[in-house]
Amino acid sequence: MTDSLPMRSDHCGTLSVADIDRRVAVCGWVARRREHGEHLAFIDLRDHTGLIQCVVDGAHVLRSEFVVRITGVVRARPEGTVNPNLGTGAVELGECEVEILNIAEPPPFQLDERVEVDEMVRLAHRYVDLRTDRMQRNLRIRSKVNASLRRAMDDQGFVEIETPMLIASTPEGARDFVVPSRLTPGSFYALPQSPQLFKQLCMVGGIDRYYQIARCLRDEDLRADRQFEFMQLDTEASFVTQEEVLAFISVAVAAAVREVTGQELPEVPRMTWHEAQERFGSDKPDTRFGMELIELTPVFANTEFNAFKASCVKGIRVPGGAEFTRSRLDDLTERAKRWGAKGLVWMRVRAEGELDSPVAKFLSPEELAGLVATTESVEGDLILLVADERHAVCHVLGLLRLELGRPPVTDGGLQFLWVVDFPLFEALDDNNNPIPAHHPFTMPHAEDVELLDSGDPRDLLKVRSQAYDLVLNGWELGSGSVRIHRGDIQKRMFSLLGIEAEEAQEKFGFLLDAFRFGAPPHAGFAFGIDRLVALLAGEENIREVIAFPKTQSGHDPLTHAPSTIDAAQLEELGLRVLPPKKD
RNA sequence: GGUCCCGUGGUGCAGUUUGGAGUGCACGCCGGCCUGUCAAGCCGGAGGUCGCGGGUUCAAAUCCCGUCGGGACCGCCA
Repeated sequence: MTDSLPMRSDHCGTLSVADIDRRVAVCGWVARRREHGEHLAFIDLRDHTGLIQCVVDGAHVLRSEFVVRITGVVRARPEGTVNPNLGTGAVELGECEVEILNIAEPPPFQLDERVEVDEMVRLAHRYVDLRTDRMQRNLRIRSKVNASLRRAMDDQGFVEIETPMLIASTPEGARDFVVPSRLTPGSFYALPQSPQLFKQLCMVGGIDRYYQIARCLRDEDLRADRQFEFMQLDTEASFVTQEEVLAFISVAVAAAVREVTGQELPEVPRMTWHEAQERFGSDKPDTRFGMELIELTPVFANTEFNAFKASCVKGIRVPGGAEFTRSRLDDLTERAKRWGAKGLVWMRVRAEGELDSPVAKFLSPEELAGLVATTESVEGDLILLVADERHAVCHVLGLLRLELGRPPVTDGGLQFLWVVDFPLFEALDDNNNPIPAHHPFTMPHAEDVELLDSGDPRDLLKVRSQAYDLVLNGWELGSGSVRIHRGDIQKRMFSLLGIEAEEAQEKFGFLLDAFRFGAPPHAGFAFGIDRLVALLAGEENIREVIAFPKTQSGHDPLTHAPSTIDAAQLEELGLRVLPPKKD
């Protein structure tokens, strides 16, 4: 550095005609070089802002991904050489002096976006992968989302509080990650699945409005939308109702959407859990497309067809699906069976409402006509029908609907949805004890409280809770509830769940104790930031918006975690490792 | 725990159905030529345990069995 400029005076992607005649210093990586003999070469220099073409006198010593500092004068490109595909395409850097700050081996894969490189290769060299436009863009979107969420919560009077990462394990919910205690051998901390209990303690502590961008950990199988560790905007507020929670979360989400897209989020529509199940066969409906579940039970109420003598018959209409080949239909039938259906009935709609189906001959003319009328089918459609218990029918058709109709992640815009009035219990176990749909601190709906004492276990399944989910394009972004803040209701709940007082005290004693010392009414919500960012970035997979994610089997190809630890570490922790299982 | 898909020079693919010499394409890499390119161009070159192991066969990238790795989904994720 022999010139008077700083190491870097400008960023590559920001130079424009406004900078013409300025002498600048830019730093970055060699993205591409184009040599034209001994005395002319073009270097595309890249930093996080973009590319700038540098005209240099011979580039034979420069290679891809070398780290260089180039000083030069910004000038307009000669006529006819402007590149409209490049942000800085109207200018270039001339009279260049090149300083090699570091050499680099050829990258293990190509950094341009023309080919989709195998994700293992990318993850094994994530530090190179992060240089791509895609990862730069995604991580910067993520940073903006975090900042806008913080601002939105601060502006609404929320206090950011950090809760511990090393906590007591509770047996409920997901599988815990555990950490052995050195000072208390044989004892373990758990890493938090969420700050749930601590944020409720904050409410007892008079914090009034709490939030945290919190890391949560769950040792469950990974998916496109699930990693072991993930980030949530976690919130809780005192002296509020469900309405106020939906409102302040909507403000935060709208702030993130505005920050990334520049668009104002319209008011988020609502749907009851029951309606979501009936119309979409899911508690997280993807409302970007139709193909809704159609109620057909009345059409087949008096049917002679054995397969339709069920408590529920529903169908979906697949526009244009009459073209499906027999093998495609067989494949769908197989899938439906794997998802729990007894079978799948398909009908191709021909001209004038005639139905082409192996089972058409078992149905009466009235039933066939009713089917066409109710589904509003037209020639060329395919009707898929499932008959079974209501829950199974909705579940299978909901999955079929997604399989056949779900648009690509970048299509259909951002369709947010509040799903409200979740049931308090999702089913009864073998002892007729209800299984909670949410956690056991969820407040039942005020109008349904009397059902808790009816004595009929089936009535329990009708009890709605003050629990609500936020859904975006068919992904569950997050969920929340109004909590039980009174000891007497909480005891009643534990008793319904078949949890003895002693057991409750052992598992949640500190929370129950706290509730004896003046717990305010409170409610909260938490939603997954990885999922929100992925959908805002147009990514199918949250790994694309996480700097250093893990593979589906929980491995990190970069650091090779998880790894063994040496005998001395085990000894110190009082641990012994069993030999691997040989099935 | 289960179902399905994928694995071929550094990268992305084709080749596998119907077995016949590691065959092909594009990018990248190395060398040469080239004074306005921008996915530069032209010429030349190097680079392979066809994931791994076993089987069938005169012969296996190709067929069979097993296994490892990756991915999508069901279960699971209060």
